[in-house]
Amino acid sequence: MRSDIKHLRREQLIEATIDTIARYGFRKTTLRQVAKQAKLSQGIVSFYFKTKDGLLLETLEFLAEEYEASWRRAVALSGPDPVAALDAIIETDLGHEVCNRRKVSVWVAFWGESQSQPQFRRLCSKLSDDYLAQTREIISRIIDRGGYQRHDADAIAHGLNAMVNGLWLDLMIDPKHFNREAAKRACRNYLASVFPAEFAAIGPPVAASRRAG
Amino acid sequence: MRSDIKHLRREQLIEATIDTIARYGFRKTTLRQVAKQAKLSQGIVSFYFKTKDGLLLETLEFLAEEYEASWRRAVALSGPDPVAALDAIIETDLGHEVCNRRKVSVWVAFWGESQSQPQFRRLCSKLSDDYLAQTREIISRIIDRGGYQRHDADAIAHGLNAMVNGLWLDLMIDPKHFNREAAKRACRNYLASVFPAEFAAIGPPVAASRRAG
DNA sequence: GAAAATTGATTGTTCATTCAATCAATTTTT
DNA sequence: AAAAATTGATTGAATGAACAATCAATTTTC
Repeated sequence: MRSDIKHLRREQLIEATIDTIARYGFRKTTLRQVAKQAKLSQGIVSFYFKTKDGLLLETLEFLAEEYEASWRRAVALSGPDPVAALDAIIETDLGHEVCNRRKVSVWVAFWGESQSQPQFRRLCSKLSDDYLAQTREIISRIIDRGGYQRHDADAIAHGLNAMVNGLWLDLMIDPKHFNREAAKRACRNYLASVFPAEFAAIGPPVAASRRAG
Repeated sequence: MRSDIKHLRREQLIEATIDTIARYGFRKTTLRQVAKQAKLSQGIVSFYFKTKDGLLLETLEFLAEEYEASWRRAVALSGPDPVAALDAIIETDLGHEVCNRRKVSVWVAFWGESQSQPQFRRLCSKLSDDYLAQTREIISRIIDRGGYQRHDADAIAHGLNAMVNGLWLDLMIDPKHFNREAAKRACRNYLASVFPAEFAAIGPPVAASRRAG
């Protein structure tokens, strides 16, 4: 069907862009290389995306939507318990679907360029805001329920976000030593410092987080 | 003095490179732009650094040495107490000298390219290893002294490193909402979860970490 | 005035983008 | 349903701009 092919090609080229950035980096991501990765001719990238910047922006949008959908799904499936919801977010953020070298290396590349490209920056910023709003809401419910009235939901959400992003970077910089389960424990450990009653029992303490290799 | 000028020009061009990457991003960092930033002619960059890749690598080396020197100095000045040493590292990592948009945006740009550039990767990896070795050593002393025999110094060091890097990213993605003191508290809070006796008293608990604005 | 430092025009290369030509798929005509 | 006409997808060569790198000419330093 010809009507489907437009959408098909666009996704094919976006996937090829992700592969190219992940493998060769932003500096060596040319339209020629993207087309080669997609096994199509060089002219077709401009045909579907008009400009290179258009392709890059749509690639970032694709990644952002995919990421947002994945943790929103996790929260929805985790049920009404806010502790379970927060745990589901950690499980997703550090799961193999989201937290893998291919995806993370593209995220870091876009972060690096977001300082100078306002469109990138706005998208990253919005995604971060949405994530913080969601985790803040969940954390607020834990605060209300557990009687932690003096806690600052926003600060805790920020801390969790920083930890997750930092662990993603670990995967980039030192992939050999990265351990997914240890990373999840690090997040839960952080939350245990804030909500000892709610999170202490979920995982083993940091004392037991020696990397399994 | 003629012998000094070589060193002077190289540093001038490296600083111009940092400024250019920070302001325009990696993609738009050309030798012409770097020369313009340094208020020198375009030919001089190749004269002093032979190739563009050479300039970029030396820029990364410069940043790495500067960063390493700054936290080694902080540790040296903090005295024999391991808790004070760890606190000094946090203070340095999130201080205005290290944790500012100009420097951090360049770090993120290099991280993004390190996936594809083995030379970048090796340097970032080595820096991370050195940092971890140092913090692990300090943390081990806290473990020995505090009787936390079941704690894993390596895992704790990894967690602290992730938190710091994640907070740096926060500064990049959402500079308006970034608060230096709240960031430091987030780190101390993490350490308080691991060493309650040693770190609980240093700063206010997360409950009091509402951003000052 | 010799040596060193610096310039900026020039080189060949690579890039994003354009576009005329081709091809395959679909629709219309008979 | 076969043939003709039309549409839309795809190609790859062509274009001009931008690039890293080179180097002969010029200026500065001692």
